[in-house]
Amino acid sequence: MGRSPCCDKASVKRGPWSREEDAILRNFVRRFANAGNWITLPQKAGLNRCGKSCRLRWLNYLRPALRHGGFTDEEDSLILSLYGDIGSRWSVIAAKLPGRTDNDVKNHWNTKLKKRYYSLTAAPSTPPTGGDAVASADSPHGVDQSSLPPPPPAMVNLGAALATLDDGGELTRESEQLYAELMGLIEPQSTTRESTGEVMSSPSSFGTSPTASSFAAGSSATWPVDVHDTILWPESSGSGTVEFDDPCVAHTFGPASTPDSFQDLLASSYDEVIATQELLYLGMNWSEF
DNA sequence: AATTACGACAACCGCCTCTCA
DNA sequence: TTGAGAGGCGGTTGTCGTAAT
Repeated sequence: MGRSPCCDKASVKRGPWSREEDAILRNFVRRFANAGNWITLPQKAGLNRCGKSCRLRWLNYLRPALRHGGFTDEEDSLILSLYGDIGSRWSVIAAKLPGRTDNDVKNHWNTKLKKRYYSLTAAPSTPPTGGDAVASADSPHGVDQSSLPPPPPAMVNLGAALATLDDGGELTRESEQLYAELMGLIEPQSTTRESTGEVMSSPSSFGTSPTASSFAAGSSATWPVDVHDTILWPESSGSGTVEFDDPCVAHTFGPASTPDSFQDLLASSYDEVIATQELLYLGMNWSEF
């Protein structure tokens, strides 16, 4: 009994992704967005990978406008606060942090914040157990508490330790402010792609948050790609960014978009891909914005 | 210089939920 | 209504780089 596996684990490649695989996956998703599914993607793209692995790679690493590492104090506080509120619902927490993935948040928690969290909650000033009254009165942040499991006991005292939020709407305001500040850092750098004259779309085209939550409501048969996709590429001067507004992202699979046509496309443009997108992407100093 | 310990993060695993026929 | 397929999610493991010994 049991469900059938999504792929033949014995025949697909596992482990770290190569730059070539990244380039193939990125270009395939960007060019053939809004149709297809992850399970069939590897076959269509010519990748010897599990569909789930492709999805994870895209969502956690290749997706535009992601930020890796360099968590700010504000982000740390937000994560600690949210963990106190809702526990290890990393996707929900990540949705409050623009550009962060649940995996990133989870890793950051496991490596750094967990110790900090428990050192705070285990501090001598922390009252012993029995903060029930405080906990029961604490449902401030726009989260449907009735649908959530009881918060971890440690959260009862975390609010005082962090002093970042303690009344209704504060968390939302804080996260929105954080996002606005982040976008403010990015927006002044926006420019026009010189070679084509394409006008950059504003980062605000992402909506409220370019995180996994943005895609959650989409059709299950679509790639999780924003139509006005934006990538922040470093320019040779080191200042500003270049937007990659790919008109192909809205293309769908069809007679004219067979795997063969993609392979042809790939073969003809692979050198360019490596020379431009891939190297620039790898060279991006993500901590700058 | 070699070895060990540790931190950071990428990737995998398996279960759950959702969608659709 | 139900079952299969696909996506989503959280926990865990693996790998690599670096600091400490």
